[in-house]
Amino acid sequence: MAAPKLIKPTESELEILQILWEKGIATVREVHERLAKTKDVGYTTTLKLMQIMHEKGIVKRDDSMRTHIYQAIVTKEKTQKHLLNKMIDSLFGGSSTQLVIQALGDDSHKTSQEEIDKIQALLDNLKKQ
Amino acid sequence: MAAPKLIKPTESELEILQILWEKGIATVREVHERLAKTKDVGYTTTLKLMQIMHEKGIVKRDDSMRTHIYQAIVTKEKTQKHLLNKMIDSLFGGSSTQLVIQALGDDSHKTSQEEIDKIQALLDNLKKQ
DNA sequence: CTTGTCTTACGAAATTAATCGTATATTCGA
DNA sequence: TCGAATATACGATTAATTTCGTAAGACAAG
Repeated sequence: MAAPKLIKPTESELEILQILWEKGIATVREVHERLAKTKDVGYTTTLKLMQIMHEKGIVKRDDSMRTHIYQAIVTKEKTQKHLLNKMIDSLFGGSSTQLVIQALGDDSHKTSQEEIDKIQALLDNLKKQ
Repeated sequence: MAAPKLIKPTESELEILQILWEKGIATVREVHERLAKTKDVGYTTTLKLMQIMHEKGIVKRDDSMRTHIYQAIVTKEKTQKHLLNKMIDSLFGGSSTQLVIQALGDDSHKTSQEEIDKIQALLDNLKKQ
């Protein structure tokens, strides 16, 4: 049952959430097929994880049919924000700017021209306050 | 001994690394005193963790004296970059821009005027390439 | 109906992380 | 010198996470 207050998905749970966020709804089988592409894991492992996530209130499910249908309860945005904040506090001394600088200066995820424009627009907006 | 290849500090190890990064070098006692300010934990727990970090090659130590002196091997920047990349890939679909937007738009870590300027300067620089 | 396949449920093993008690050694001050 | 305080080492326990084997029920094809 569900008290989705504190969002602290484990690493494996996060992998499953990814898939659920993308698909919207999915069966265990579908999630597992996807996971199995990049990971060597058994079906019942995926099943168990999703059952645990259900107990924790991270996902909900429609079990009116034999094959249950799962859906994320926590939103991608909330989870991103939550984990980002944790990282800012624990690794960047509370300074989101430091994090931004690291992220922008990173070679392995290069930033395109239009993305830069997008961020600049956002900054201009922040400035106007 | 030490192969500091894959940096994946646990949560507790990260707390200790914070302190080591700040202090440069420190004894177990010093690290523990600091930890104990915000956390209820026993001395030997801190000791054990730092010993494990030593085995893993995350920290080095001078044990020529009775009281060993510890120092981080992995740098703060490398660790930040590594964990940031992991987060970008696992949570932001590989888009550092998405992460930046989330970080800047976050209320709990507000961005000051001069910080905005700093980021804008950085962006201008990126643009020139 | 019977058999093979797919489903969930359940429990427990395996793994990793975190905690601390106790033993032993060293140091320092009374 | 002797005892208290402090240090490391080590092992054991607990807790959280991940893994999977097995059972039992549903379903579909023959």
